Amino acid sequence: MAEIQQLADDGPDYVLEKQVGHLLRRAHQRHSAIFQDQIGGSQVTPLQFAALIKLADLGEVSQNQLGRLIAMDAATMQGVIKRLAARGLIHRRPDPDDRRRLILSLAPDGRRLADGALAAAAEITRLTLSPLSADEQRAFLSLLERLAE
Amino acid sequence: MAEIQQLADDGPDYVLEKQVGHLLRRAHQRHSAIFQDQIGGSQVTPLQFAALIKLADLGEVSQNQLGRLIAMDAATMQGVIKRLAARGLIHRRPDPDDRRRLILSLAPDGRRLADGALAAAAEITRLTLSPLSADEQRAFLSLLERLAE
DNA sequence: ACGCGATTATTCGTATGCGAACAAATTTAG
DNA sequence: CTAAATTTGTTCGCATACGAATAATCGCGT
Repeated sequence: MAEIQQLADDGPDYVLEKQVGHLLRRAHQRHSAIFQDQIGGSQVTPLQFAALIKLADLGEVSQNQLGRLIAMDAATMQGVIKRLAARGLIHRRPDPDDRRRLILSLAPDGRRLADGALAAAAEITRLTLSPLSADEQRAFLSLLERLAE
Repeated sequence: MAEIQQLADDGPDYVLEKQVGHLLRRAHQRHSAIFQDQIGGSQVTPLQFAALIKLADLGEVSQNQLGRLIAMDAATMQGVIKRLAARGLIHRRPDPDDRRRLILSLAPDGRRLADGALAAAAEITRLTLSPLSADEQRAFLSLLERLAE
């Protein structure tokens, strides 16, 4: 009896809203929106921010090296670096020891921007994780880290 | 002496690799790569797949309605739908009751493609979550769901 | 020394992703 | 009932993303 009802109107067994891929995309979407809200004014995107922060930490690296460190495709890197250099936030100079490489470094404006954005970073993380309790946040980050290759 | 070393070379207190945003991006990146590996041959992207599956479930919806259901911007929707329609995977017809709306529905080729992709979906999910145990997978999905708005 | 494979950066093409501005149509408020 | 607000779809501009192809260079083995 109940079985017949269920067979007749079961709905799809594949529920998009429960799929990891969809949820990862939405969570990332939500984080980007929060980032935009908090940092948007200073005109820097999440990827550009990552590049600036990493550069501030390392001092000098080649373009591809930096790309690997922030998990960015060489082709994508091209565009990101070009835009940052066009705005005078980073410097590019050829590596004398390896003429294939471009050595990147932070320009003063880039350092200022990175410092400013860094101040907002804690709040961005806080807001992103705010639906979870402190314990849940730790658990989530630990699991997520293992899914991020 | 070791202490002096540590004080002198402390590293940044902001570690990019531990940030939710970065981890979400990398996890999503990894999932996309797995999707590409498993479904790539049938020429459909994660977003296109989501649109097809939702359409298969609902039968007919307007473009913006479908967009809201799969968390896709109206502007982005435009491009996705245009490409699906150009390949003959979906049909578009004006809504007689509301002349602003475009009613979308699955074409036979679209249904075939959706069915094929659906078969691979379980494996994609399995591979994406494979670094975690069954218990961890359940916990992760439950937490992730709450971070996806 | 030389030659061949790997690495680096670039370019092209395609596909999201979204803010902003718009025109047409619909709904709602006064 | 009409003017204002909202909704729908479109277009533009900018910014990821990444596979594939290419040219220049490097490094390693023989």
